[in-house]
Amino acid sequence: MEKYGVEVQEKKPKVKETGLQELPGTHENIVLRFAPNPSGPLHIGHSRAAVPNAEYVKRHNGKLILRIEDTDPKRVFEPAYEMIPEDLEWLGVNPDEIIYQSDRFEIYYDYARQLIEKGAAYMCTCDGATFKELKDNCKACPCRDNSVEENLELWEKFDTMEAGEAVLRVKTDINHKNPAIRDWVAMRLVDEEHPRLGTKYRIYPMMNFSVAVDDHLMGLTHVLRGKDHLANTEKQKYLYDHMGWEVPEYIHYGRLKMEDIALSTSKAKEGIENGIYSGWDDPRLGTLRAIARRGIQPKTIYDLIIEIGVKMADSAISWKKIYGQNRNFLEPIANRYFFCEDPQLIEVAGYSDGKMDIERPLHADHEDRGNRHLSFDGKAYIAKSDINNGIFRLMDAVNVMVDGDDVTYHSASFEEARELKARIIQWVPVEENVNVKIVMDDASIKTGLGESALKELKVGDIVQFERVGFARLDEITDDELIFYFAHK
RNA sequence: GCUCCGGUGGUGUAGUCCGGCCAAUCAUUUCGGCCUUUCGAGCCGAAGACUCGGGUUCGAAUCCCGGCCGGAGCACCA
Repeated sequence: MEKYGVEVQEKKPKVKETGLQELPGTHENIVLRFAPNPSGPLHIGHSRAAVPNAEYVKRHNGKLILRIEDTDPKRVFEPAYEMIPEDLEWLGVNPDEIIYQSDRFEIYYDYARQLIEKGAAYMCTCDGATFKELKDNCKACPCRDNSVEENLELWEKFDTMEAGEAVLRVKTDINHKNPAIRDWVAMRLVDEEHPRLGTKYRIYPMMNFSVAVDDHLMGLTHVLRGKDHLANTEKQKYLYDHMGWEVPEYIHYGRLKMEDIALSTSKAKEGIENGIYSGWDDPRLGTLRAIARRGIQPKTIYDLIIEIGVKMADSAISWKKIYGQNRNFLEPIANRYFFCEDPQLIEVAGYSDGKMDIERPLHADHEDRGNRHLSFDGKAYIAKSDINNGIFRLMDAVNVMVDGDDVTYHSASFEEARELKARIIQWVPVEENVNVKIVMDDASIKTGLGESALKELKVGDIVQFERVGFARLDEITDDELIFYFAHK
């Protein structure tokens, strides 16, 4: 086209690395945050919030703040302070800074006072039901007309009141069409011991207040949050207006539904206390630590969340998708071994070739990893479910004919097995083997024998038991290896 | 009930802003085939979707209106 002197106009660039949409607003010096409530370890649902924040920060070289929102002592589970950073590290999310809202009460008090002085907030001594009745009918409560002086006076006395006697409200629009937005609560009294603060404070900020103050003070350029916060965003904007602050970009994403596991943190906690679950990493739970224990790779989760992106539509994650993606990561790293569930001893009648020494590669595509050694001398263990009438090949050893309880020698060569379309099954030597347990994803346990080469594994290694599936070595005891099952 | 938000194959996405290059992308899934050795891995191939009805337009997944379906919020929780 150039020779005609025509400028070829490129279509709008369609370079998109992943499903993550480009961040609106500035890309310079962005500051994002992940702000969990420390009520337990991180759940797969938390990754929906943590991962996009981390990814944007990575792409734009910004700053990521981990802000622990522990302003409701009833909902703080103390070990979560430790667990959350651990879980994030596993996920590959590395905050630049950790902030605890419980360290910042004096700051919140300061801004609360400023709001009162501006006439933008008032002390409300109505009881909840009365206020709701008025609010639902677009009526201001009498306290709304208190003078600044009166409010200040009440604010000073706040600490001496009974819990429930008064709250601090932020003025919005009493005629707002959504009743939820009208004059929301900023501060309330709480008589509950806080794990980090003890009983030092009684005046507690509400989430909407502390979040808005912190987002501003920490210089957040963008706030990513679930669409369940849509109304909260609107509430918080009133606070920004009162204070004359610049509003960050808000991005709301849809709900993440997880197939099968609908377990909330509180349900999980209850189950653990009742002994239904073995702990926060019980394979039935959707916590990141449970997923990790099963050998699901952090990158599987990370990539999946990026793919889902930050759009408003809800999405449902299926285990099939997770397993399928994870298999792609595990396949090259997992070495192959034989495992026989519910092992049955078979003696091959008519076998007379003496002891066979067999070598099999640890991974067919990676010969450099070396071989495992198995020996066969006419006896072996095979999985109970593999005992069916017909001709079978004990993988890499011999072909046998099974008829009821009788197992007889048929032939030796693989070619013959192929010709006969004999099914190839795994087996374990009688002399050399190891007890293996596999904890399945429903917490049931498969018990059996594995080949002795498994003894060289370390905790954390992920293997594939041929025709069984991928599993992660979780524990080595005196007489057995305990694996956690990942997937087929 | 009120307020708000969504709806592309079984699932997750791309495309929607700025209508034509979309008989719609990629992944997973399912099915089939292949493989001197996993009938459950791997490799190859195939299948499968624009919620519905109107409207605007030469032309609609894309814009407008309505229906249907789904979700969220309506706390002195976060």
